[in-house]
Amino acid sequence: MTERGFDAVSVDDIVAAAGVSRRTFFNYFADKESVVFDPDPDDPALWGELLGARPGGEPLWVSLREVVVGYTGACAERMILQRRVRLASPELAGCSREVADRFWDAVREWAAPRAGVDGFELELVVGAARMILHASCPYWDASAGIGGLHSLVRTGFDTFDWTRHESRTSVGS
Amino acid sequence: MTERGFDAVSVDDIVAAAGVSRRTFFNYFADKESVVFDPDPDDPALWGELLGARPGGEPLWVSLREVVVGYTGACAERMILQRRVRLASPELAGCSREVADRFWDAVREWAAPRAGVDGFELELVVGAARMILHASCPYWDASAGIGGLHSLVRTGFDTFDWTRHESRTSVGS
DNA sequence: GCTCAACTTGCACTCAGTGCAAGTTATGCC
DNA sequence: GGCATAACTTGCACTGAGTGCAAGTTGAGC
Repeated sequence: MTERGFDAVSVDDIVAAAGVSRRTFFNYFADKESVVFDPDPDDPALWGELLGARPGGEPLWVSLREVVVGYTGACAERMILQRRVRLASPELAGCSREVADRFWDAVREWAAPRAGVDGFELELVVGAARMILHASCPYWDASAGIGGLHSLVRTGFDTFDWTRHESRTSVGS
Repeated sequence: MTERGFDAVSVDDIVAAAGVSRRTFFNYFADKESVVFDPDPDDPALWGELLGARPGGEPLWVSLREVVVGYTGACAERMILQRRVRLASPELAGCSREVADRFWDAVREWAAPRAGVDGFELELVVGAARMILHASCPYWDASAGIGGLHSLVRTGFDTFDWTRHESRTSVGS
């Protein structure tokens, strides 16, 4: 797929290479996209770990930054593969959205009771974090390793610096 | 589609209702999604107008806010239709992404020479504006008109208030 | 009435994806 | 070993999206 493009590789090609039947393929993957973009089954556990590791008093914005860094660090290999496929087939741009949605749902769920922000404001903060990761990806030179992505993400978080808002919106202390 | 869901309406249904052949349908629409999500052919002109109307010295963040408000105001009818289809068929969540991409490309292109920010920072600011609109939509009660969306968008822009950054990054004055 | 271009259509085809029923394999129990 | 059962695999037939091609239709201009 990285060589020929996503469309030029049919499901028949895949099952022939894998030595299984067409039907078996669809027992395991909902569609062709899933081969590349399906989540690791123990992703949710990883997210839980990352979120659970944040210390109690940490500002939300810092937690979000560290969770994004940790997330990309742990999924680096898959991200690079997906990046290669997407580079060859730009029409797949929106493809891992669903997985990402689930990740950010988990983040929102975790953040809501901690941050004391209402629905829409929470949507905005978490949305900003997501946007920073999203904006960083095209500027990341993947061949130089995941560190480059991390520093872009940190720059992004510094640029918006939600922490200032937190002091006026947090309810805890 | 808003009643039965997107998948339950086949292209055959559409062409039967429209009184044209299947083949003719595909001469005008690249795929079934296009029926609902294709851009208006004179959208780019509208964008150009909105962007061109911004006064010279206006802070970028304010311009972006007003452009988003103007954009949603002009496309209210289509947005409401798309919202209804999406509500019935959530799997289409990422569907108008391509059109939106073109809009935000235009915004970036317009903003770059004005704002004096580099690629990544521009990506972040414009990405933030886009995220604010995106975050506002699910909280918008469409039945109450477009005004509700506008006030959510304004709240979003106030929440991040990029203007403060502008003073330290702008090159013009 | 003729010509040419634009548009429409039917047909045959490829590929994705699904439901069903039958076949195969593995497991555990007597 | 023999057997019941569940899990997995497969083939088959089908629907629906989307495309290439070649033929037919329409309409405007001369």
